[in-house]
Amino acid sequence: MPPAPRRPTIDDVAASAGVSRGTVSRVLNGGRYVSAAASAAVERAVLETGYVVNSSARSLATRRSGAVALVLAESAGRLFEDPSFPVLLRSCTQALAERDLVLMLLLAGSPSERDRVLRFLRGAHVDGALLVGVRAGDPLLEEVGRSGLPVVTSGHVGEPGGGPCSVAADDRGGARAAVEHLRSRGRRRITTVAGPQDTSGGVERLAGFVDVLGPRAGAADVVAAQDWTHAAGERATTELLQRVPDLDAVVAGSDVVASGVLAALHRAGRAVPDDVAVVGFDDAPVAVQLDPPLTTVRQPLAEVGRRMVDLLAARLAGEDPRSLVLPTELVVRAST
Amino acid sequence: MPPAPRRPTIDDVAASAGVSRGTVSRVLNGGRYVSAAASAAVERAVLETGYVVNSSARSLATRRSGAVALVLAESAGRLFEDPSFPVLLRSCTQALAERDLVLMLLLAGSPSERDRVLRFLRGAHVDGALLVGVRAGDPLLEEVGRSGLPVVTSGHVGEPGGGPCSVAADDRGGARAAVEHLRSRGRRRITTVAGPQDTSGGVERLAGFVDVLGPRAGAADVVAAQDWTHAAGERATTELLQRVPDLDAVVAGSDVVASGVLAALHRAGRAVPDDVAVVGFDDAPVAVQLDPPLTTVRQPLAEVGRRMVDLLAARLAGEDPRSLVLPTELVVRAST
DNA sequence: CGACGGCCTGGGAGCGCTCACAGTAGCGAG
DNA sequence: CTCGCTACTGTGAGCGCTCCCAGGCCGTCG
Repeated sequence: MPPAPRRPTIDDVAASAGVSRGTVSRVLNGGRYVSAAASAAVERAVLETGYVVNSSARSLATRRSGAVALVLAESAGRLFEDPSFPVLLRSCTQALAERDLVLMLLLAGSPSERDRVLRFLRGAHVDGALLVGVRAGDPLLEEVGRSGLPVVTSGHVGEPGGGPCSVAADDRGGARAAVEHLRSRGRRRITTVAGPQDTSGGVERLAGFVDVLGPRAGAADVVAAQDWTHAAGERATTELLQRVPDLDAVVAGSDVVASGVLAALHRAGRAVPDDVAVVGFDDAPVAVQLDPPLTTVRQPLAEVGRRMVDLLAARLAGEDPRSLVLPTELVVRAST
Repeated sequence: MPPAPRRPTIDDVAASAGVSRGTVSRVLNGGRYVSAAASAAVERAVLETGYVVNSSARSLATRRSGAVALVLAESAGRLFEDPSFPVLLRSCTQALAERDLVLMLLLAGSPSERDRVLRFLRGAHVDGALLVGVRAGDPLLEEVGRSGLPVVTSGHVGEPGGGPCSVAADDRGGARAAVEHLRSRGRRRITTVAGPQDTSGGVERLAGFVDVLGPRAGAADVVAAQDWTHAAGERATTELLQRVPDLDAVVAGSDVVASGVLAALHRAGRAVPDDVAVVGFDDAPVAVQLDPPLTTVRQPLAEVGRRMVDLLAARLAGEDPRSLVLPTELVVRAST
């Protein structure tokens, strides 16, 4: 192997361009106070030498890394099975790329992972953090906050006004819309297979359900799925059917849960939507593929990601933006 | 705001522990040649000052970043819709974390994204790269290679032996097993809705199909889906049914495609498996949720991710490991 | 004609760390 | 008693960049 051709440094470029290090740096960083001649010479030298700035050196000098952490607080399994997650991940990554930031993915499910993440965040690896899957009151929230890093979370955390900066979809309002839609369709015995109650989405959507039907609904008509999965939805529905044999509508905690609801209803010989109407949540790809295609509450997931990045960028710029709640939208299909 | 309490540096720790910078550094890095007393004093001082090493400074000095890029070469949409992707992403992230490496996610779908990625890889941000979704002959492959960075790819790229280090599942063998299974079940008119032919998986799986049925199969019995989606599978199946009305088996390019195949067959009034047997590919979560539950070829996706990291770690350690092909496994369910 | 201010440039001083090297102490062997 | 060896410690010299300041050059104004 040849003796590892040393990567060109800024001094090599300076020498090749016949200017000083300082001038090269100025050109590289949007150069104010640089003559056209010097600028051109540097551009040429950069091309000629194949120079690329060394990010570590730059970070050390500027105390900026150009990277942002995406911290996944929920247990890894749960988040990675959720069809929403890829959408969020993608929109965050793209929005960051547009700002010339890069995304570092960190898992913070287990306690040991959380320790690692915390240490990592304190190590000046990243300029800020995006938190996904934290629940209100999660100690991670405070611990990350104590690192002094700008943070933006997704979902509903803390009371409005206080707490960290966050972006959420209007889960509660969406659930209300779903129930009202079912009522307007003449449904009388409306039930719900809610999402897991240790997630902010699960709680908020159930709250919207109760908003419309009153707390009395909590008694028999509510079953919470253990997970955001098909299997959990199916299991919960079976239980629900035993408790409320005369139900004529089910609000599912998510589309994936709804797919389990449909399966259980099918097995129980109930026709959808003739005997039972079903509403999902998310408008995941699976919604249109189900039989019948699913009425659902669309979440603007891509926009959540984009806005999270917007807010984080604002915080990096020293501003103090307000948390956001984005509207959801009922999409009516054949299941209601 | 208080005057930003300067983060403690290694010198602060040294002063607090009453030793020199060098000794602190030695303790921090697994310290050979450090007395127990000094070691203890440093540990204490680290705790007391709340010191965390500054990664930029360390990277600058060591020329190691502790980060690895995960480059997504396929157009972002395609990859993010694929249920396999989260599994791969998760296993890579976890495996990297176990080695104290962190994952940076980079999108390289569009040409401009590719440029950004290449510049990034040359900028000493990362110690190595994992490439996902590249096709054989993709120029990105060579360009990344030219950056001099250790690289491991997923899927089949280049000829065995040559080319970059890669980890792939035995797509071709799996497809052969699927066809032979259908034959052993007495199916006579076996067709395929292959995956998109501009992906390595799509090509390999079709090749396995042809291996068993002979090149003659290429004529009428093969339709390639435009994408790895439900909709594309449905469309392709409709076309296939027109061309081969008497088909009695379909090998789908993936489970998601198979879900489209099932939908189209259902709509055409064909019973599964009585009239037509269907085999999927991947053993994605959706496979068991379909009606009927899908016979499929399981891909050891989590292991692919883990092995990719293993190989990359080996390359980082200066070794030159061989590419890997992991076995696939037929999972028989009710659709055949 | 000198003072002044706007452009532009060069170079020193860090950023916080690791690494190589020089140097000290302690101890057994010769 | 000296030598040499091992165990440990401190220090200087970077790693490659940005920031800041001093200074040169020019044109303009009093």
